[in-house]
Amino acid sequence: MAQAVRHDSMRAGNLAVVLGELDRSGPLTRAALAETTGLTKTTVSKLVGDLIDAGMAVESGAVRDGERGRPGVAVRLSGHRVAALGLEINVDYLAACVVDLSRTVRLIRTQPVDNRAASPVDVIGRLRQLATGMLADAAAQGLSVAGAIVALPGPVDRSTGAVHRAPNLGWRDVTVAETLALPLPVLVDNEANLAALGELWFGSGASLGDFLHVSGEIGIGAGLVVDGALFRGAHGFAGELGHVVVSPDGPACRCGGTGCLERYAGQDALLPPDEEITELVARLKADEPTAATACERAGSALGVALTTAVNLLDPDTIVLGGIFAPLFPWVSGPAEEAMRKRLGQMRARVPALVVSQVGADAATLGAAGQVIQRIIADPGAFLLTPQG
Amino acid sequence: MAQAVRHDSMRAGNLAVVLGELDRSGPLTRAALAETTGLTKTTVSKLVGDLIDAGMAVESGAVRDGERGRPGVAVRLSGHRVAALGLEINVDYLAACVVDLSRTVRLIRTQPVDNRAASPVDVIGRLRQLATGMLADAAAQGLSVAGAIVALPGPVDRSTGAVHRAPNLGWRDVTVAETLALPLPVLVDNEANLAALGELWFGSGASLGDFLHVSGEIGIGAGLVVDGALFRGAHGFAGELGHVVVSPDGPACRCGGTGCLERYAGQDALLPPDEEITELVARLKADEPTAATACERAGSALGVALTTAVNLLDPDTIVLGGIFAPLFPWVSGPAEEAMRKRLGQMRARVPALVVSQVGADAATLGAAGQVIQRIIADPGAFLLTPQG
DNA sequence: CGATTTAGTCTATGTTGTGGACTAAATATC
DNA sequence: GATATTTAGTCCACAACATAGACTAAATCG
Repeated sequence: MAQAVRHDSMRAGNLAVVLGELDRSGPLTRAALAETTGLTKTTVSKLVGDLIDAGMAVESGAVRDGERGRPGVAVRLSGHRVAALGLEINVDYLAACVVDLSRTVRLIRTQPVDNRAASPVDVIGRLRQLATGMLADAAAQGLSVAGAIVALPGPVDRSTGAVHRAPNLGWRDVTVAETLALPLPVLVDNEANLAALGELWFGSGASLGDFLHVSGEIGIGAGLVVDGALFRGAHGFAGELGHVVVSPDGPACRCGGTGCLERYAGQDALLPPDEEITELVARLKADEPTAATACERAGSALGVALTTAVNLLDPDTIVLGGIFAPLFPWVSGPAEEAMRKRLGQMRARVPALVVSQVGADAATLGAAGQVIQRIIADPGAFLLTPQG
Repeated sequence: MAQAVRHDSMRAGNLAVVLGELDRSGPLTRAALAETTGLTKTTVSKLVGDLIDAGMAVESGAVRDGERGRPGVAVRLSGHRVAALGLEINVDYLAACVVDLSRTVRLIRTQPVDNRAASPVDVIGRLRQLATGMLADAAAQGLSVAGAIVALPGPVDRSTGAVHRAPNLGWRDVTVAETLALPLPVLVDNEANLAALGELWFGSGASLGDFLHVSGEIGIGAGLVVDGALFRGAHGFAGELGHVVVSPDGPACRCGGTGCLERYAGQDALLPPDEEITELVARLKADEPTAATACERAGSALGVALTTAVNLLDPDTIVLGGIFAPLFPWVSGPAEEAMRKRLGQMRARVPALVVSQVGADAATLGAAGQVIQRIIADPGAFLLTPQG
């Protein structure tokens, strides 16, 4: 629902419009900003002045675009002061990154740990250590970190910062945000969702328009980005691609159903126990026939599930990430064929399958990027942030 | 993307907030409006005054809620001046309705015609006649009709008002809005989408929260309502439930795929050629076994498709409309069982299946309701509407 | 019947954006 | 090379809107 506009929120809103425009359309002169936003030059000048004072924008040289008239001064988003912390807890590693306002990755660190063997409190304590170190390093670079988001492998309650159930970690009802107790605002979100946003901001996302990001891990999740924002459904559980029914009479799945995509294309279906993805890729490169048929089976099951996803979600492009990124050359063909056969007649264009550009850090980067997104969407709230 | 707020759009925005609040939360005093919107009493009084002058709101008696203090004057949305026209072109009928700002149905008329036998121009001409009559009757009631939306059975281009392909009508690239040439703004939209909105505003929708509305006809479409708005996907083709893959090796479908839901639960799969729905219902009520097994088969296929839809779209409730409404007692059991079996372990709550409250007029009413929605979302644009 | 409480209006005020005049700095034209 | 033209950006008087608090109105409570 729309909020009432008051005098101060009008100003905050316009700051956000200007900053958002700078974010989307790169360096712009004040005059160009005035034209695209519909505000007057006077107003834009005042707003830009405030953003520069807040360290969120800088002037960066004159613009001489060949036309006549006084050249404008380019203004662009600046990352020199404001930054965000992205964190991730996963089955076998912890990760953290610091990203500045211009979405430049300033710091990124991954720490392999077996989190299944440790208690939630120990894992979160270790993450606190990692985060605290990052915050100190960020402060040394003159960055003020405005907030953090933690990526978790399971459905989360974003309002309380708790994860209700993370089967792969063996966690139940862990209040992650509270336990982490960092000296800045901390939110949590689902890993698959954040990976989609990571692709949006740090991969090929910007050029993709609306896309569905498939993150294949032990489970298979998906995140739909429409209009630069995540589609979450009514309870935030949308995009559970792994349990889309591929064949109603297929093998039983741990979810209680039968014939779910996960049973055909999840990590456990593709890899023999204790084999790593890299080993499978090696076998595929060596043209080993059993590996190839396994991928083909997974690919065509994925194609069936994606056909259904396209019918229901209508994405423009489909990005394959997680384990499907290294397997892309072997999986995408059968998947694309299934989709073309089933969708070709109904749609003018079958969504293209592309490979993720981000890799394992997608969720961590997406977490930091989401904080940045919130700052850009409401810079007024951060204008007075103490300079860390 | 957020728009810049200027002085006039601030006012327009606040008018919309007040009117929207009146729409959602029934009659309210100015004081209550001030509290919920966060605006001051002064501002609310001025805005309410403008709305009353525009004929969009009225005072309706004192509110004496037992507490002490001066009683407030209830203000509520008024339908006495502003209204909208909903139109529908379907395979075997035309329909039109006039709905006023308070979403009261003022006029509704259905005209059975075989539109497959006629040319698009003839069909649209006939619709123009129907619409013109409705507009005259509305004017006689003192209503000013602000705009119209036409519901069409196929994917539409909402920006041009054209329908690209309506297979059930045999239409290709018909510029409906332009050809209709009514003396007011005309938009077009997809029938399944509008039916979902019809359920939202004229059925049980208001109490449902987020829901997926399934409209079973010859094809099977679905519309997802999240947060009071339709989810449309990247190109506006989201919700094609009919071509969700139920069984990858199933019978061939006219879409080119195999095992689509439509082949198990579409009208052609449920009814012998030339049988009407009412006849099938009669046979079901007479406990005819072949009819019962047909519905059971359709129901469990629907359950599989809905399981997938729940995994991807995460609705709160599922509303069965179209032919599934009269068949609800025979279809919902098997569908619900399939969903419970497949979703029960993963989700705290399996979405409830409920029957549509609107019936055949859902899309027509949804079309008019959508116009009303646009007026409420931006009353400023309609304040100067000539009083028809 | 007076005190209290709540609704709504009125008036002076403050914040914000506006519009046009103005200065600055480039290219185009002669 | 001087002048006209064009565009960028700032300045200033002004207008639009919401605000805060005083004020009036109309009820209940004691």
